[in-house]
Amino acid sequence: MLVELALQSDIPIYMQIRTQIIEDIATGEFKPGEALPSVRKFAEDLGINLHTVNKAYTLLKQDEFIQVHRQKGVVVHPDGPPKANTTYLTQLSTELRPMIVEAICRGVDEEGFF
Amino acid sequence: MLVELALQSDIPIYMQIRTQIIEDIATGEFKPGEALPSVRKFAEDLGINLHTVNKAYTLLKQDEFIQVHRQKGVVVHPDGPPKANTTYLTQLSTELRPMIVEAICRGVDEEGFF
Amino acid sequence: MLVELALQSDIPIYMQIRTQIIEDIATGEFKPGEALPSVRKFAEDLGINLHTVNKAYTLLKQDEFIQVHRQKGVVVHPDGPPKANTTYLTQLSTELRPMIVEAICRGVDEEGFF
Amino acid sequence: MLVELALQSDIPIYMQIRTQIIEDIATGEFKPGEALPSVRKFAEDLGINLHTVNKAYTLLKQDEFIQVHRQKGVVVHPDGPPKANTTYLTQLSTELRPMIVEAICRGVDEEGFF
DNA sequence: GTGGTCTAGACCACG
DNA sequence: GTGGTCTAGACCACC
Repeated sequence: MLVELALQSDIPIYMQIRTQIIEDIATGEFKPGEALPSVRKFAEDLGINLHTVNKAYTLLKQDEFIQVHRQKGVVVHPDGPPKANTTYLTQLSTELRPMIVEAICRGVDEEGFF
Repeated sequence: MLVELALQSDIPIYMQIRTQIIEDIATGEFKPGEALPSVRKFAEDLGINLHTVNKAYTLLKQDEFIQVHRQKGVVVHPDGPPKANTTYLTQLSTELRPMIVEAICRGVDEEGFF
Repeated sequence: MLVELALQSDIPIYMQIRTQIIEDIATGEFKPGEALPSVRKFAEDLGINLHTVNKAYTLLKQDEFIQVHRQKGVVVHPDGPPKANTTYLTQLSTELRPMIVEAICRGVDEEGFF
Repeated sequence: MLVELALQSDIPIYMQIRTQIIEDIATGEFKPGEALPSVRKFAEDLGINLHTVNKAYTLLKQDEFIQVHRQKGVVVHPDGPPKANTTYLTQLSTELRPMIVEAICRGVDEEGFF
């Protein structure tokens, strides 16, 4: 289980959790159908509040990265991660654009991005 | 002068201003040394609070995109936009990484980004 | 016997069972007087907890869709499904109303409902 | 302002709020662009917790019934209520079906629905 | 003053 | 024991 929090970051904790779980799914660390910790256990492990974990799980559930079984707990979505749709691509583009513009403006070349 | 605000956006207004001025500098809309509106006038034009413009200018000054002279007002930095340094690159990478990871995870191919 | 469960659904399993048995009665799949599986066997067939089936049967019995005989087991009510009474109609209306309102609000026309 | 809560209902309070605001929008009680009470004031008026109102607003925002301006507060979406899409219609159908089936089974005729 | 976030603690439905 | 919901109280960013 690989989730590390930067409590002092300005990025909300629930968003950090969401991001890292997506990353773990992307890298295959978490397989489709695999169980995730319960909100209570996860919160305890991370030393944070139950509701914060719950919020991250709720977001992941909305985007169909995970499934929440009310009694059995939380699992990585068995169908794998959701595919990009128009809404997502539009939003991604909107978020990415200012960062790309500033980077180009500051002279970051294409290799610098990766 | 090309700055359009989305008041209902989740992105803070001062950040939108900062972003769009950087974009105007990047596209050559604003040339090095060119004067920008005073805080007061800019705020009035946009119909927003003076402090909000001030905050955007402060950020741009910190990053050396602009210079603020007590008498002459605000000008685009005559040396052109600042070059990327390690701090900036680290931060950019930190912000970009989760977005890239999610995009790949959702099956966005490299052409999709641009 | 036609009952399929969506374990990951937000709808409680006992409610899914209740709903599908009512549907089977409505379509004539289950005839009045016909025997239903015992709680124990049904639970085993579905791979779920015995108490869950029991709860569904209890609800169906309360609404007089089925009869539970200590010896003979569970049968579809010989008089056929219960008629709507005021209590039921009131509750139905209460549940239906917000869904209808939202649907109309979103521009669903009458044909869209069926 | 017309929102009445049934605290003893099994329908979550935040859902009741969501439903009634949609109804007020549908009936024209709330016009597009009109301001809604702040989460704090609304919670106080209703005698409930701030977070419960916030949850209702979050849902309405997700479905684009309302817009949330971080500083200026909450307004009815100026473009009017969102149109039904495939996802919504599928979900509506799934929720409606068991209720319709039971109603027909109980002999409710078409006039009885309205 | 506004909404956003986090914490803490409680009760409930479900299985 | 699980997630869902509600309450209470706090701090922060924004304007």
